[in-house]
Formats: sequence, structure tokens, C-alpha cells
Amino acid sequence: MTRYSAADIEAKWQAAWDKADVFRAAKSGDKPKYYVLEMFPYPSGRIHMGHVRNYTMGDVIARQKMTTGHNVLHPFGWDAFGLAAENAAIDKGIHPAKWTYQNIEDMKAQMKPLGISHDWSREIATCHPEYYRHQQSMFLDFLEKDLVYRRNAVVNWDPVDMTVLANEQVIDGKGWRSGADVERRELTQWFFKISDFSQELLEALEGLDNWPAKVRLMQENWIGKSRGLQFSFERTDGAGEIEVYTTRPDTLLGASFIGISPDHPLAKSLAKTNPDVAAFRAECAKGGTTEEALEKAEKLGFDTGLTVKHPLDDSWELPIWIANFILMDYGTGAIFACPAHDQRDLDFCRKYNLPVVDTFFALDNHKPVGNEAFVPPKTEKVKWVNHFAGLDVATGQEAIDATIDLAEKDGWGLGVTKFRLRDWGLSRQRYWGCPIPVVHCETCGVVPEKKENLPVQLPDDVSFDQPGNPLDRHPTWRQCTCPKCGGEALRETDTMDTFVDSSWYFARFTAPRAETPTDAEEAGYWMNVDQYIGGVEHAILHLLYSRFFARAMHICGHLPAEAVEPFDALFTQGMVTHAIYENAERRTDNGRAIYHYPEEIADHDGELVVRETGEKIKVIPSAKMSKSKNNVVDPVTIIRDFGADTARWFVLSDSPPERDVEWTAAGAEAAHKHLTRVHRIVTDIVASDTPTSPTEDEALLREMHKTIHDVTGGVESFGFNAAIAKLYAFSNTLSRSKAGTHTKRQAATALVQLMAPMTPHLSEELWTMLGHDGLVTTAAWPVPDEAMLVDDTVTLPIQINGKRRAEIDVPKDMNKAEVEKIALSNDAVQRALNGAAPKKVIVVPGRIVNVVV
RNA sequence: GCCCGCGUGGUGGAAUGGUAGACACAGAGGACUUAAAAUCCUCAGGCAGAAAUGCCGUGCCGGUUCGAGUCCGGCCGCGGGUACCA
Repeated sequence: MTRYSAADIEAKWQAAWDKADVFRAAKSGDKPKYYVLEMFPYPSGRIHMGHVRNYTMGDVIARQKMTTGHNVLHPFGWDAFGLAAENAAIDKGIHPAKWTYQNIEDMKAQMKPLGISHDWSREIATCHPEYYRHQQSMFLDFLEKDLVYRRNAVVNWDPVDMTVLANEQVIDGKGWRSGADVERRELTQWFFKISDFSQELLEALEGLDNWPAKVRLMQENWIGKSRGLQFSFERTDGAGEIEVYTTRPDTLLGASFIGISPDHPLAKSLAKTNPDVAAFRAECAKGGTTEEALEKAEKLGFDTGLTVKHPLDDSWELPIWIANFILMDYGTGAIFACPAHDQRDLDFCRKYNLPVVDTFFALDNHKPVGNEAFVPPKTEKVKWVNHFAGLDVATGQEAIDATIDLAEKDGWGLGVTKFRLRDWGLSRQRYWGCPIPVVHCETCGVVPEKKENLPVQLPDDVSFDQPGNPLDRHPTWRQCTCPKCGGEALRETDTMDTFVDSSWYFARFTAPRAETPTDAEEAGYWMNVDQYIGGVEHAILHLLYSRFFARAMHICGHLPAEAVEPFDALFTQGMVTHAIYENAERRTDNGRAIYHYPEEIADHDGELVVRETGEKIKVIPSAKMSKSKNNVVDPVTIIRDFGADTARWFVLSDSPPERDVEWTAAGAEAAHKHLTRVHRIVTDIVASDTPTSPTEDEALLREMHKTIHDVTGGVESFGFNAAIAKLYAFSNTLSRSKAGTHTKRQAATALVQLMAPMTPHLSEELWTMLGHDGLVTTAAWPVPDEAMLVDDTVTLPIQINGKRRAEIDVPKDMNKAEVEKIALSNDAVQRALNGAAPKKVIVVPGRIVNVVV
């Protein structure tokens, strides 16, 4: 008897697939196409369990589709530009390109043994000029179609390193290398006009039936459509007005002050003459740019001393304050505050001793406003103290609509629809990204590079010995000729956000070597992605940007109209998480936490310590595996010790794919044991010669058909863990069955085929062992016999008052009255009834009986 | 802060509004073995009970329903996103 040796089997069958070239995709007329795509990885250098989980899921889908008559495209590539490469350049002195390409090689070497059905002939890397030249060319198309523009926007500025920081590089408001207080600073930057598509991107969400509801909801909220009132408060000094936008115009009677953003034109102009305003603005500019940082920052205010008039009452004056929590990017950069009915406004008023206009709702037990605002839900009816907008009693929404109507009728305001979605800033002041193909000319201004001059290629000779963008200080790279006037000009040194790279790679995969960004015929055939799979952390940005990009590409003729929603079905897998081990005794020189790899940790009598030094460890429970936290677990050892099939089986079993899983080392061994057992079960069957036994054979075949049915359903609906549970159960059934050898071989064949998408190498081996020709990878998927799926009798639980008390076996199609009669004559029911008649009897055919006593 | 999600035995988890705990891991007991490993068999939510059985039980509080892990409302805890990590 041969033992299961993953190493031998896996190398052998991978070679066989290569030889038969089974995963190379090509257009074909005779089969429906199926494009399955996993989100491509960032080449960090090591694959981790999250990758294995992601690609294995995609592989199960791809392989199962191959065997159900589909022409499958399953490509792979690298999201290769990014910040980490520059950090490596700074920390280790390696050139970002060298680091990236080396990582790609390393990760490929770790990926290949997994036996994923990727078509490697289509491999792309976004940092390759052959990729980004098409991206530059599309940027020029977008420019021509007015989908790109420049304006000022804020960045995180490190005043010590004199450099722009990513949000990730701002920790508690300080630069991660310098430790200096970060400031917000304005730069002129490039933007995609994604906000022009707000309404369309919102509406089209409804059609995405095969996307998770939560992702659609998150995008809907992100786009954030709102209808509100836009109107102006006139300044009492006659020097103009303050325009505000509010989604709660119904609270206008409670207006207590006007707040403007520190970046509001009025605040800026006051700062020119008033040093206190300038100082306050500088104070507000401290800290990072994230919405979280802005929202959580301590609320600060500054009294301008100016006042405005209430639009409904000329004698009602309100003060104008500058407040740090008001964003210039949303609405008009100015608001009115209603402290009686908004907690944040109330807190602000209490802090700065501003007068608070009392509640204007007629509350049953009215008390003057204390430190708690009364916030009725938009759908709740409230009664007014005074008639307002012609209303006496109304819900918030009715009041909002009525107020807008009133304002429009009386001519002092306008109902306006706004979106939260902002334009997509794509400028990055960094080296390792796709250069933005424009030049700056003294005479012509900003001029697009000529397409024939693409790619605008990154220079290789750059240094990272000082902070900032190396492109800015490169001795020659910037110098170029103006494409318009032919005079001397300077290249743009901003590169593109890496989200641009990942917003169209799925389209490039359909024709990865085409001379244009896409090939109309190939894109027409392969698009859309039928099944897209990736981490839920991409629910908003990547997926929304891609939806925009597909529309923009369509406008420029790079994608057909049907491809504006590029992902027909989306599955968001959960993350593989792991505890983070923070050193509790030591920090870095500039006070940052030190994180240790799981393998550096030892357990000393229940206390976790650093193995080498014995330093105590603070365990941070469970978080997304992240390089910066050193909590990434490496799957390579599992593959080496147990083989790819074990790793694949293991990541699919036990946890539902959409759920986060906490990584544990235990379990891989168990998965391997099971595969060994399947190998032994099949080996034993092949060697056996048991005569047929009608009842045993029938029982086994019934189980086989049920298993085929359940596993097929599981695989097609991402219920991989449930499918694997069925396969475990069926292995048990098969191994204990007394059926004849002929039937057992049939059952073993089904088992091997059903396992094939998950454990393709082992399945190929056993397929051959069972005497089948060809590859199980291309053999037709088994189909269950419907007649074998239904049992003649069913076991019905009997509940008394909703609690299970007994069960009865009845023929499956027995009518309700019969079932009720049998149920009522049951001992447990008789006991519960104690001679009385039941109040009610519910019979759900084939399901349950509930007797109410 | 805001948006989204999740919470079930010692552990991972299963369960179209219909028998809560399938299938596994760890555990206990047994068979085989000189012994161990491997393998096979059995047990196993908690409490009470010899057992039959009864009561409790899906983060907490409340609601809808003949029936709630599942639907609704309110909390608590954890995770993701928060526009320059990808």
C-alpha cells in the first residue's frame, strides 16, 4: 500500500497541468465564458494566510466552473506600486524597483506550489512601464474629456522632514519618523471628477444584485446623497452674507450661532488683518487630515465678533464663530448651530458660554435645555411650540420638506441635493508610482505630454537619503520640452495614487499585451468579471474607484457600455486576524511601540515573553494581519510540512469565508490527517473485492447523491466550510459502508471529484488510482439523481408550546390531518394535554408539529 | 466621532423563522500493540438525577410570533472603513 505523499503527488500533477496547458484562457465560441478574479496582491515579499484563503476560494470557483462547461479566465498579477517600497528604500537602502521585483519573484515562488489554476501567461505588474504607459495614455484621454482637473487640497505636512506624509504615517498627530506635530497644508493637486458620477454610482448600486448588501449600503452611505436647504444669513454690518447648507432646516427656529470653517474665505480674510484669527487658524491646522482625526479632535471655536440676521426675523442676531469641526469640503463650509436639538452644537455652546435658544418642540414635560440635546428621529412626529412652516405637528422629514417649500416660496432659500462623495485626489508627492504625464511650461502652463512620448518613465537613478520626493531633486529628469511650444519645460513630479493602478487591471487582464489599454474584442468577450473575490476592507474605496474608472474608460472608448459595472458578482471574504504582540517594556527611541512576530514569542508559565530577551509582552487581542504590526503568519511552513492540498483544505474548512478568522496553528495537522485518511480509504477500496449488497449499495448511493447535491450547492454559494463538513461526513459513511466494491468505487469517484476544486492534487492522484482516464481537473462535474435525494419517510419533531418534546416518523407526503392525529396521540403530548383539548395545533408539512396547550 | 459588520459548548463553527450545537479540533474512555505512534470504536452544552426525564441555554434588556440564534427596538463588547496602507 502506498502512503499519501503530498510532495510527490503535488509536483507530479502540477507538471501534468502545465504540460496540458489547462489553465491558459482563450476566446472560444462553444462555451459560455466565466471570468473569476481575486483582488491582486501587493508584493510585500511574503504571502500570508489571507492570500492563501483568497486565492484558494477563487480557485475552487474557477476549477468547479471548468468542470461545468465554462470557458474560464482566471488571471493573476501584482499591485506593485506603493509606499512600502519607498520605506524599504529608506530603511534598507534597496531601490524600490529592485525590492518590488525581488518580492514578486519570492512571492511567485511561494504561490506556485499552491497549485492555483491561474493563467500565468497573463501576469501583469502595475509598476512595469508596459502597464503604466496605458494608464498614462488613459489619463490624457480623461484630461481631454474633462474628467481630470487641478485644485488646491490639504495634505499632512511634516515640518521637520519637510515632506508630505500618508495618513498611515501620522500617529497621534505626529510624524512617524520625525515625531514632529503634523500640520495640514494646501498643495495644488490633480483630481478625478468622480463626484460628477455621484447620482449614477448611487443608482447603479441597485442593480448589483450579486454584491453583498452590506457593501452596497456602505457605498450608498459613502456617496451620501442628502436634500437640504441652502440659504444665506445677512451680515449685520452690511458687508455681505454667509451662505449655509443644512439637512435639518426644520431646526432653524433654534439657531443660536453661525459657524464657519477655518478654511472659509471669511476666516482667511479676517486672518490677514487679525493676528488672533491667524493664530487660531494655525492652531486648527494642527494634526492629520483624516476624517477620524478631524471629528475626534477637541472642538475649538473663535468668536469673530461679527453677527448675522436670522432670515425669518430681522431683529434676531446671531454671532459668527470659526469652528474647527466644520469642513470646507462639505456643503458651503458654514453652518448654523441648533444646540437645543444637536448634541455637538450644545457641547460647543456650553464650552464657550454661548446663549442657547430653547427647544421649539412642545414637549410634555418641558425643562429648559441642560446639557443634553433633544434629538427626535426624523420619522417621529413632534409638536411645535410655535407654528413653523405652516406646521403644527409633523415628523422631521415633513418639517424639512415644508421648510424648504416655505423658503423657496418666500424666496430666501433653495432646496439643494448634495453628495458627501468628494472628488478623487490622485496626486502623490512620491517616487514609486505612475508618473502623471504632463509638463509645466512657463508660457503654455500645464500641458499634456504627447501620446507618442509615453511612457513617461520613472528614472532609475534616485536616492532616498533625504526625505521628500526624489523626483523633485533629480538633476535632469524634470527637464523636458514643452509638447505645445517646444520650449523648455519641467515635468510634473507628482505620481498617481496606487488606487488608479488597481482601478482598471481587471480590464487589462482581458488583453494584457495589447498595444492599447484594452482590446475591444477581448474586453467585449471577457468582461465583466463574473465573480470578484477580495477582502471586505476594500468595500468602499477600491470598489467605488473601479466603478468610476470603468465609466470613464467607457466614455473614452476603452470599455463597452455593458462594462460600466465591471464586477457582476462580488464576494467579500473575511480577514485572517492574529493577536499583536507589543513589547511592554521597551519602545523605539522616538517613543513608538515595538511589535514582535508570533515566532519570537515564548510562553513562560502562562506569561508571554520575548524568547530572546524575556521582555514582557502586551497582547493586543486580534487585528487584521499587517506588516507594520508584525502579526503576519506565514503559510509556507504549512505547505512545506503538509503540502498545498492540506493548506487549501485547511483555510476552507471550519470558518465561513465571509467571516474573519483568528489564525491558530492547530488544525492544519488535522486537515492533513483527513487527507491521508481519504487516500487510505480510496486505496483500500481499489484493493478490495466485496460482493454487492443491494440494501447497503442503495444506502451508499443515496448518501452519494445527497452529498453531490449539497457540496455542489455549497461550492456555488461560497459555503465552502459547510461543503467540507458534508465531505467529512461522506468520507465517514464511505469508510464504514458495507456496500460492494463496485458501488464503493462509484462513491469514491464522486468523493474525489467533489474534493477536486479544493484538493486538486490529491484528487488527480486518486482519480487515476480509481482507473479513470484524463484529468479530474477537466472531467465533467457530477450531477445528482433527483430521485435519490428524497426519503420516503421523514422524522417530524413535535413541540409543545414551542419546545421539542417528541418526534414521530411519518411518510413524507402524509396529509396534515393524519399527521395531527398521530401527533396528538403521542404519549408526551397526551401527558402535556392532561385530558384537555389543545388550544391550537400547527402542522408544517415535512417540518414540524407544534401543539399549543 | 460617523458608516458597516460580527457576537452560538473548552475551541473553530452548523442551523430557507421550525429538533440549537451538524462537521471538526482539543479532551475522556475503550480496542489493537510487549509498549508507544498510527488506526478504529464510544462518550461529551450547563445544572439536577442511577436512569427515564426535567429545568436552563446562541453577548445583555425588551418586543413581534404557535415558534426567534435567525425579524424589530435599545444597550454592551469586538472588528473593518473613515478618502495618502493596500
